[in-house]
Amino acid sequence: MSLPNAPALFLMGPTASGKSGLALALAAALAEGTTPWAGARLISVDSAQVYRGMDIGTAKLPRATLARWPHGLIDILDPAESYSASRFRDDALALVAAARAENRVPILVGGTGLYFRALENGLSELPTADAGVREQLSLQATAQGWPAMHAQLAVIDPEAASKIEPNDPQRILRALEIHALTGRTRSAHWAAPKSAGLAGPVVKIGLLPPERATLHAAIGERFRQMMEAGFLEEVLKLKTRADLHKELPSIRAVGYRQLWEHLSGECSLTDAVERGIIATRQYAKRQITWLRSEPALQLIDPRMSNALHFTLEQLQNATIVQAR
RNA sequence: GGCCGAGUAGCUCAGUCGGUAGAGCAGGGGAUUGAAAAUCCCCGUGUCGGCGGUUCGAUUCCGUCCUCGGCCA
Repeated sequence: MSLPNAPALFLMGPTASGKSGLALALAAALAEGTTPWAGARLISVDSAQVYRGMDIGTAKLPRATLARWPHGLIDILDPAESYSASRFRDDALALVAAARAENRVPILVGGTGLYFRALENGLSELPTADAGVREQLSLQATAQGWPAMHAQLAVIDPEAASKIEPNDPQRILRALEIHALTGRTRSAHWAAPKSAGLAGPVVKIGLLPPERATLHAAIGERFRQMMEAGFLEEVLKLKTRADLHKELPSIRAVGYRQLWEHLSGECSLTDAVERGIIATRQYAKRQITWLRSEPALQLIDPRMSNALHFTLEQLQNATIVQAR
């Protein structure tokens, strides 16, 4: 007789909303032994914190804190490499299973909406990105323009073309890539069954400051703190590497992109900081859009004093429901 | 104090040969299937600096005042 699966906890919210603090408090509370579980396992759901050497700008927890409270899926890649939603799903499923095998609560904390969705619902069976194909398609796009590429897609896969804007390079490229690699259309792949998502109970908590102005103030404040903590030096260190460039997913991250441009002489530092803050606000807005469309999400105010107990209660409830 | 220039959306500015105005950025909403901190879509009423005058009608022309630049004293 095995124990019932520990519920997986999704801790979602925009950047600078206080997710990390709540995650640590929960891990500490679960470690006390007063719950049915033997503690927690923290798993990061963050497309930028996967990169080593990108610490300040991605708002990673301090090294000492991470040593005391290890997080899965932080510092697993070099910035020259690329992660993906698919790899995240695989990695996270394995970590959740490992946590449950120890009767620990997997706490998935982060702000990457697509990763949460890929984990929960699975993904279609699609080919992995292919640098050669992408380069060829990009060259063609440079010569002909994206609307022409979109027209080409409309011939191959009219259904996908109708759902993708003629001006959306990334999705047009991907749809053409899928066809080039498999001979089958994106639509055909999408119509086939998806890979499995996360099984077992899930509790979803969303942290959202009720006033946008509060979030904007926190974002500006935190960006300035990052600058004081040596963010520019961190980017400079990346920039001295010959194998890194501004097209990489890592370097395109919020803040890194803007400081990289400053270091390339494209704008003043003051401008770069200002635009970095703006980019962070816009990123947070997109994250909030994900939150709003998330089913079964319990939204809480980050300033709520009993957020910790509320969340623990939700975990207990999920377990009781499962036991029935 | 004199002369010149500028005052129009949160910001930078365009424009109206007199019929009450529109871009970029910011901001808001949305989409999101191996790059997702990415990529894209939609959203523009504001005493056109104040007060007078001319006019059927003034943000536009005229007068005057205010504010901010610059030059000259």
